[in-house]
Amino acid sequence: MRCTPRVREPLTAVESTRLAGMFKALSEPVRLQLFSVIAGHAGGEACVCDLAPFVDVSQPTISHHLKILRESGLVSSQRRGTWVHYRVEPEVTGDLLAALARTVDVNEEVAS
Amino acid sequence: MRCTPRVREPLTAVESTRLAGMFKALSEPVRLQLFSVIAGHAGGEACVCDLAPFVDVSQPTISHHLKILRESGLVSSQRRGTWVHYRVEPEVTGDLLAALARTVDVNEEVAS
DNA sequence: CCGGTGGTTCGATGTGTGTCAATATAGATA
DNA sequence: TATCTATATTGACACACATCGAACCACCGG
Repeated sequence: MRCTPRVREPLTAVESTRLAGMFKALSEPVRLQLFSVIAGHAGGEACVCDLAPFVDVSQPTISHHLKILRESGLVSSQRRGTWVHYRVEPEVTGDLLAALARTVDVNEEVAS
Repeated sequence: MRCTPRVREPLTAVESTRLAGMFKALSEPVRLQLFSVIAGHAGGEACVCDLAPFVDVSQPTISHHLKILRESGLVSSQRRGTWVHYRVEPEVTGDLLAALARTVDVNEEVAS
């Protein structure tokens, strides 16, 4: 009962699960904003005290969201003396970007 | 108490909310897979009967996920006779891709 | 070994979400 | 109208999640 021809293999269940995990990390406004603040700092790196002014939630909540970003692999953290620095992981974010582009870019062919 | 210089303006709360809504639509493995199946069909379009074989959930659950994808703006639907066709929205998906690339690509400068 | 500051973890609470069975709607066909 | 197929909606349930205050841990300066 197939209505339209398939042009490209869809994501497998395993791939979908992995990518969806990253999208989920970015699916919360506070978290996405924290991520963009980190990415917007020199070297893609910022300490927690730099993040707090940008979001309107309590400090434990910030820490909670940072943990989720960390567990998604999109950022990593490192303690340097008193402060903890968070840094975007270029390889992982690049993977996500590439996968999304690959999934979507069939439309470019159509648009041409 | 700023530790690192800021290089680019982060997303505003409003932008974050809008983008996070789209990431949320893609943050569920079944939903992401449905999206990739739609995008992988000719013209970025597929009918529901084409999607069902790819995911292992009940028909109401598929319908539920398609509704969420539709409400996110990433896809639209159109009834043609007996079947309902879902189609990716190139402008919206392009926006999402561009926003993610813009947020992340500070790392390219670092990598160079 | 203090006291203070930066961050994290814990516990509790209200809200959101994925899933299915049952039911409903919309179009085709007879 | 009656019926069949394709999809959507509803209702219920279990589980996940965002949030906060309180308690806790790690480092630093006396």
